[in-house]
Amino acid sequence: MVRIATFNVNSVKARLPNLLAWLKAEAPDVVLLQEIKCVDEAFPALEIEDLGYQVAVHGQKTYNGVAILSRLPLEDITPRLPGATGSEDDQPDAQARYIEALVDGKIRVCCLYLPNGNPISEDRKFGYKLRWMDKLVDRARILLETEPDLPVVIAGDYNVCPTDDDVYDPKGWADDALCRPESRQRFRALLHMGYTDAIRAVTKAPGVYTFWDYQAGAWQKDHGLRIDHLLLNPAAADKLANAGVDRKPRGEQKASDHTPTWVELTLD
DNA sequence: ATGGTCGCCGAGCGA
Repeated sequence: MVRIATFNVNSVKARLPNLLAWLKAEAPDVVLLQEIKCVDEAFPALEIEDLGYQVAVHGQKTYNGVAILSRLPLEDITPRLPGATGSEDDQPDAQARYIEALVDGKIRVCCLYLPNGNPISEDRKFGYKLRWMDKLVDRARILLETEPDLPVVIAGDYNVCPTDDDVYDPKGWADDALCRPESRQRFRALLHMGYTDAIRAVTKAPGVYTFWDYQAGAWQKDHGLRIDHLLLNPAAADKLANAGVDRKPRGEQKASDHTPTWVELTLD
């Protein structure tokens, strides 16, 4: 059994005590982190390695930044979205939002932090998000075509609520970039080409959330959104044993505004 | 309630 979790930590330095406590308590085999908000050199690798994890980081100053933690060997590490360009600031790979790696030679994991996209009136925000999603769809298709028998997990903070069941107030959020049809259409493109939304494969219940804003008592009122997702290619979906959201970290002191989401695959 | 709350870093942006 291999357990893979995704967790937007909203600064790995500010969240280090919470992250270390959660790693000790849950000991997932692989953890995909988003919004580490630091350069590679500032990533607290020693503390995490002490818990038995190997670390692959794609950092950036102040904003964004992603990382993969693994108790199993990592190889084939690619700290960018393959196929995307990044020389200009408006190009999909200009920001540190993607890293992928092969775990123990048997699972490819892709860790992403998709652009938020608000406000939808600004092309440098919403247009950037949609172009970034187009590049992700391209990459997802290439992975299906080139290694269909290798389990692949594409997970992270998608900044997309796939349906109104994933939003506490669908009418209030209808014109937000997280809920717009253009964002949802691109998310569905991933499902239509053969990827499985792991949470939706184990429950059809509405109101499963992974993010609660810091403002206005959103956590206390359960005013949440489901925007952190684990998508499985058919080879991985065949091995799906369970999936869920771990709400406990969101209730701790100094919590991130996101909480971990996980999947278990029956692989040796 | 024309704000609210965090984290970046030391003003205002991003979420």
